[in-house]
Amino acid sequence: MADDLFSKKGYAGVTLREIADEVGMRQASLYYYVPKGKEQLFIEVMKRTYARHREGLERAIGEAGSDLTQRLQAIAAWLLSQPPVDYIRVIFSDVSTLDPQQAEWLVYYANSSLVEPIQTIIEDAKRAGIVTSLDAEVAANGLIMMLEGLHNVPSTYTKHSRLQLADMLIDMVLNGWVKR
Amino acid sequence: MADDLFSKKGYAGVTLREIADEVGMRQASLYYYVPKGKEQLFIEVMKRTYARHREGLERAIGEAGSDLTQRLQAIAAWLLSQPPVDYIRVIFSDVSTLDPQQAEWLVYYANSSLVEPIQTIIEDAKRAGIVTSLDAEVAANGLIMMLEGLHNVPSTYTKHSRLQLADMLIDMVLNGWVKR
DNA sequence: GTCTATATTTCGATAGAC
DNA sequence: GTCTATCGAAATATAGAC
Repeated sequence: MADDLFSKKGYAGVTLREIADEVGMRQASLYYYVPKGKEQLFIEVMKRTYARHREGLERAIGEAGSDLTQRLQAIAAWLLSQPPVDYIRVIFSDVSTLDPQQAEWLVYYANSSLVEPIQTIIEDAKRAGIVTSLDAEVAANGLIMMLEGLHNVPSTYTKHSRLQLADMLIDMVLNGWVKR
Repeated sequence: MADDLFSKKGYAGVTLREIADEVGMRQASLYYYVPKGKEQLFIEVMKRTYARHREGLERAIGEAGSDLTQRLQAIAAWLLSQPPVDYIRVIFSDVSTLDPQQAEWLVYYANSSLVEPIQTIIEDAKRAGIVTSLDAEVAANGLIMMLEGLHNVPSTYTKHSRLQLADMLIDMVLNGWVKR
């Protein structure tokens, strides 16, 4: 899929030929579906990607039951099962020709699709008296950053799988580093 | 600086002309300093970047005294004062023409420059009995991922500054989300 | 709808004057 | 050392046949 290419190699790193090859088309044929070219294709791919993430996250959380730890592990499993989203970087830094207004909208869309579902379950846990009073949005963002960062860990580089690493990170975040 | 460009826009996203402009040169003049072209320039820029990070991290830690929280805050301040490193992504995903052996070496160099200084202070804290038994390498990586992710938060997007966000994340990581 | 062919632009790299 | 000039390759985009 094209989103895989974009998130792996960045906007500038992907050519329309690569994408066309992947779909089994010629490069020029893409312009039938995306008359305005590469940039339009990128935007639509990102929109689809974020929509898929919201869906996937909410489904994963729903299937995980009501336990916070299990919910976070389900979130991690989902994020690791998908190509890295690199959630804002790509939008802001890579596509310099992108219309600023559209860039801002994409950022908002990315945030609501990825952060909100996680933020919600943290607020649930706060309301249930399970977690301390913390900023749920900041917490959700932090978690996403950590988990997305796992995509950058070469699988040969550690003795643990990415999912094991995710579980360790979740445990750290829930219980804290500090001994008491 | 060129490292700013590379870390912001990725290898493919940066042109030699941009870099030359920034240095106040013509594109062709770069070949006097980097006869082997863009790839050589990239590698040398990354090496310098990582070396600067090791230095900066160790200095920040040293100046912060022995308190763990203050040390972590100093680390955050340093990382946020620098352009995002995007620590492994750039190397693995962007430069497809890069010699695999050199890529692997760069990854190792990045790891030892960024992770090791932080890993060390976590192990110090473990030895001092301050933090629980956790995997210091995983913890250090997780912290870096969270803090580096802050570069992606548009400053207009939150009511807190990046440094405040960093302090909140550090507090969360140290004390944990879970109430007890 | 998808193709071939090609125009246009951009980029990395080289040659040679100064 | 830095420049101008330019080449060749690659990428985006367009035109038009089928």
